Amino acid sequence: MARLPFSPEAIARAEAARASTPPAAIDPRVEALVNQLIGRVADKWTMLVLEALAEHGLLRFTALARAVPGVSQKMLTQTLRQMERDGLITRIVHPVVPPKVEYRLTKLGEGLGAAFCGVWIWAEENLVEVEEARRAFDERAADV
Amino acid sequence: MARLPFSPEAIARAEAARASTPPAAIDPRVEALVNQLIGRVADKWTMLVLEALAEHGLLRFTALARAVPGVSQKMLTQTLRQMERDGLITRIVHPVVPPKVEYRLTKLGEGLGAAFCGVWIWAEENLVEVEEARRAFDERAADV
DNA sequence: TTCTATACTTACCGAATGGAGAGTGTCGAT
DNA sequence: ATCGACACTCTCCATTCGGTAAGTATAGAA
Repeated sequence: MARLPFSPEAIARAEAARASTPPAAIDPRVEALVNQLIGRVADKWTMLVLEALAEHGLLRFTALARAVPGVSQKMLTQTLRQMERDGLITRIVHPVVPPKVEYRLTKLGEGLGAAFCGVWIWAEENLVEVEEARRAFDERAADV
Repeated sequence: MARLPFSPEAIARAEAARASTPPAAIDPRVEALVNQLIGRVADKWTMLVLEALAEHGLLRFTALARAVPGVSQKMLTQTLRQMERDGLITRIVHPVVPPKVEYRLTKLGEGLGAAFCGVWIWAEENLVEVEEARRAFDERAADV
């Protein structure tokens, strides 16, 4: 993102984690689980919700719907449930009428946000290069 | 990953990129493009191919198929085409019979691999925590 | 002559994804 | 009495994803 919603502390934590990673521990079962977890977590809406919450701190349902452009109610609910189940966000229900529900990131969610920061930056920095590569590729394909 | 397939140089480059990121440049169109690019790039097979190539350097089609467990020919071809189009990999065709085609990461692809490294490490480090969160969530749900 | 290896491509089909839109329950305001 | 706000939930439908299986082209081996 141009707008970097993750705190310097969160990034520092992520970097510390990276630095302290043990060099070798090749367990295929762990590998499979990690792949699965990444598949779960690296989806469009999850990443956008993550960003919105990292930026605003505390949001209720409709505010979140506005903050995540293009999301449908269905997808937002679904994404929020999954993220809650995975321990990435906390859901705070105020038993009032009309209903009021607030969402915020947990420590775990903040950590993930920081980890994704690198990818976001990569995308931002290499956007043009990727677009050029695509143009070149399509041109080559058109020649044939 | 337990196995970290990305070179220290690539990681260093990614970290340098992060450090030098300008603090504010909020263009919603860029934002949309970045989101789109991430959606394109953060998919299961792309990430597994990225990892396999980072680890082995140079692989031909059937070797890749073996290195990426569970991938079908169709998905592998599709993924490789997309990655080539996006400039993440180079496809080297040797005009011999039987055909011989080799794939390797470009600089761009290496950069993306390094960027994803953080997410991978996060997943590895927080796997247990996520699983606990899920268990707790499901228990709470069962109570109701 | 038939078989094998390689790197695909194409056709088909079921499963999963995800959007649109309507319905739900309750309370306060009009 | 009806309406709107809120946070969903449910149903229907189109699109996409992804697997299986078969086909293609070519040369050397059996």
